[in-house]
Amino acid sequence: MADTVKTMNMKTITKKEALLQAAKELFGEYGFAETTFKKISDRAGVALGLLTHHYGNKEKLFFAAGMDVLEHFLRVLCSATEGTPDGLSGVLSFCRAYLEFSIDPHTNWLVLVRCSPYSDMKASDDREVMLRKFAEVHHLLEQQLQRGVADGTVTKLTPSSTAQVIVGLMVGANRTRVLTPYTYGSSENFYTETLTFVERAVSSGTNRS
Amino acid sequence: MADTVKTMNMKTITKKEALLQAAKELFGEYGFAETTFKKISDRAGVALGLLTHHYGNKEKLFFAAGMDVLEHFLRVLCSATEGTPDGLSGVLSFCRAYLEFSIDPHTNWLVLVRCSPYSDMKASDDREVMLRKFAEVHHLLEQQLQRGVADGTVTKLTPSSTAQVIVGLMVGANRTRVLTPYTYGSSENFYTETLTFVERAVSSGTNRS
Amino acid sequence: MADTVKTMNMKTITKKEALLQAAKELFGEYGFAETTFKKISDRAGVALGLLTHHYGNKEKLFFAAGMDVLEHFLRVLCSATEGTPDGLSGVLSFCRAYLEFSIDPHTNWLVLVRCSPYSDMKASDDREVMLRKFAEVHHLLEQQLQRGVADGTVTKLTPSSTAQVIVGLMVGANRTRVLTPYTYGSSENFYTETLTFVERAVSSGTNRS
Amino acid sequence: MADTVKTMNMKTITKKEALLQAAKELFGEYGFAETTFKKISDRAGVALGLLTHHYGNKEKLFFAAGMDVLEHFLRVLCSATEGTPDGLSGVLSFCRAYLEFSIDPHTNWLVLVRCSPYSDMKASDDREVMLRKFAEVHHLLEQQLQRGVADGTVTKLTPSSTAQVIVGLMVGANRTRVLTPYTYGSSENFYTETLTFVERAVSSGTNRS
DNA sequence: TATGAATGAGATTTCATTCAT
DNA sequence: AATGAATGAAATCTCATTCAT
Repeated sequence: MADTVKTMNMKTITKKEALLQAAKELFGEYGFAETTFKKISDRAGVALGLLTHHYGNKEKLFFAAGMDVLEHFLRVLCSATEGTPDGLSGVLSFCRAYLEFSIDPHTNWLVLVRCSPYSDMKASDDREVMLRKFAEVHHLLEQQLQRGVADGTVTKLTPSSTAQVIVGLMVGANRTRVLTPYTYGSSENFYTETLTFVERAVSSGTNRS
Repeated sequence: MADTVKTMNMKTITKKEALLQAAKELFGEYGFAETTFKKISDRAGVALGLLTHHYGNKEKLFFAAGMDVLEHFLRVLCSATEGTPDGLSGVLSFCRAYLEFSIDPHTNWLVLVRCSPYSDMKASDDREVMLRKFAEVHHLLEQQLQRGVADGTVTKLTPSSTAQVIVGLMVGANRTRVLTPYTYGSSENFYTETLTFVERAVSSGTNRS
Repeated sequence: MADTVKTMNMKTITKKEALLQAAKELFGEYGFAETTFKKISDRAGVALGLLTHHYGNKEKLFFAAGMDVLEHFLRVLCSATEGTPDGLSGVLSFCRAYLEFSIDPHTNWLVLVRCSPYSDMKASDDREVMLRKFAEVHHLLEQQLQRGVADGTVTKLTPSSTAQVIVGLMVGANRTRVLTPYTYGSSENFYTETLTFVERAVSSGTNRS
Repeated sequence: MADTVKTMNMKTITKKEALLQAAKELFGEYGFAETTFKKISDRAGVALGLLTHHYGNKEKLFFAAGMDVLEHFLRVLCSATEGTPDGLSGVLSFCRAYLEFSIDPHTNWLVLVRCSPYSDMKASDDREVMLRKFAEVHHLLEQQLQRGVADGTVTKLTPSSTAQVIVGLMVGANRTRVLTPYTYGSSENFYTETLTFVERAVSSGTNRS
């Protein structure tokens, strides 16, 4: 049976899980190249060799770390859009959940920024898998836009390409927010502003009055 | 007198310039960590030792490459906004120039994506300098928004934070566009869509009718 | 009671035997250094830990694999020389059996080539044991030569050193045959040629006429 | 200009040459797997990194070491057969030179035994090149056999396949001689015996009387 | 007997940087 | 200014062996 280690919260996890956790933190903090086997195994409190034993090599661990966060992310976005009264609020709820997830330090969002197909991923098979998962994010938003167009809360627009623009906006907002030391005003405000911006851009104006 | 090398277009440039050119290409293609001195000097057709001789070390070369592209970028944005009839068209012209610059392969835009303060840059002094240059981009857009609010072509909004949102949108659109193999429709359409989106979000509606 | 595994021929063998079989194949194919515990246990379909459990360590397994083949080899050579009418045919029968054994893929001859004292074996005790077994091969041939000299079918020669030369020839023929991709003519011919060569070199000429 | 080191004989050679020399010695002594970068650079008195700098990687150095010895070997065989009075003495001179080369400690013959295509070489391109060089050895002997058949000093036989058998005999004799600690009689005698064996097998008997 | 997670020493390889020429 | 040999620290990855279950 596998040995276990304790996290800071006294939760008991296997060494394999401890490695993944450490990897998520470090890849997010330092990026792929600057994160070394030594740093990871040290932080996980685990022998160096376990890394390749459990994950094969550094790239695969990187991928596993990214996928773990991405899957969590998708689950959060799904439950955020479920149960919204109409398309427009579905869209806005999606955006709010996106931005909140990205600033929550416990989600290890940063590793996704580093490891996403937008970035340095090499292994094309894994890249493929990750792109498909990312496409689900896109699709989720597209559904809400379609719904909004149908129920009249969203202005007439092409759902698929608008979804792409909005996801682009989220990505950009994030990079601006997460990676920039300078903030022009608080992040609270910045995200509120971003949501307002999206609402102005897609709302049909029906429920403003 | 410095020796010179010939580029593919038969232009004569100094070896120092050849190194910078090769660096821009390679850092853009492979990122900082994957770009080696050997790759750079090989592509430039120049001795390895010249690299440290002219640029000191790898970080400084990375910075020089990024700054070179950023300065070019700023000049292009400036001339794009100059001479526009009103604030709204200034804003849209800015966005159009931004997106066009980013897809032109000759601009080596990618190195900026990699080297920007949004990304892996370490050396804090250089980071400082580059952030200030990036702030000029932001400021340029903010001016156009202010002008638009004043001349009535732009809806009432906070120019500084809206500028930030729009720049975020540009960044995100770019990442989506430049680094993703999948395109949901052509990039032509995607950029047009992005511009429409911005217009919808900031226009006062005055000249829609 | 030991668990068992099934080979491809549906034969039931113990896990210990499965390990030895896999070891013979892999050491023959890849040599000592390139054959890992993992490869062996994978091919045998058996847990990694059983290897040290049953065989102590890698060197000992290597030795066990070599000895297994060598003992089989000796039995085959013995029965090939038994019952031959005279010394010369004993010698030729020995050579024919040697060459046939070496090209039969089921004998795992290759592991002997790799593991023989002609090659990389370290552990001096085992080396000693194996050398003695190899000396029996030599001795077997020497006996046939002596017999041939006595019965007049073999020309006057020193049996011990001629035996050494002939064994050398077998070794060389094998290496040429087994490990070279290029064949100058078929292997059938090459071995026939080798046998003719031996006959020319040792025959007294009595039965040529 | 390249730095130099001094060998034990006070000869001045470049560090690149010193590496090759150390490699020839160590690969011959320990084989490929047991020879480490550290051992090589230590014996050469040179920094570890120079190995990959000059030779790319371990395999390529292995190949370079083997080729160096093989080329020397071919030159020696050529001059041994040149100027022989007839085919039979050409053949015997070839064999004598072969065996002498193989026991001269200064020729680093052993590395050829380890690195030859008879053995563990991986890289198929290099393998190809080396096989072609080995074929030249074969061809040299074949020419002498042909010449012998023509001038009547060699019995009627197929030169190409007999050449292969004789080369096989040389290879086998070598392995027996070089790698076995036990000698059944002195090596002097063994080689003389081997030559007598060859003579008996190919001579037409013309000059025996 | 059987399993496979765990360990860590050691191997190969990379590469920024130095420096003699 | 120009060259590329030289260095060695550090990174990734391998793997025989141990051991708790």
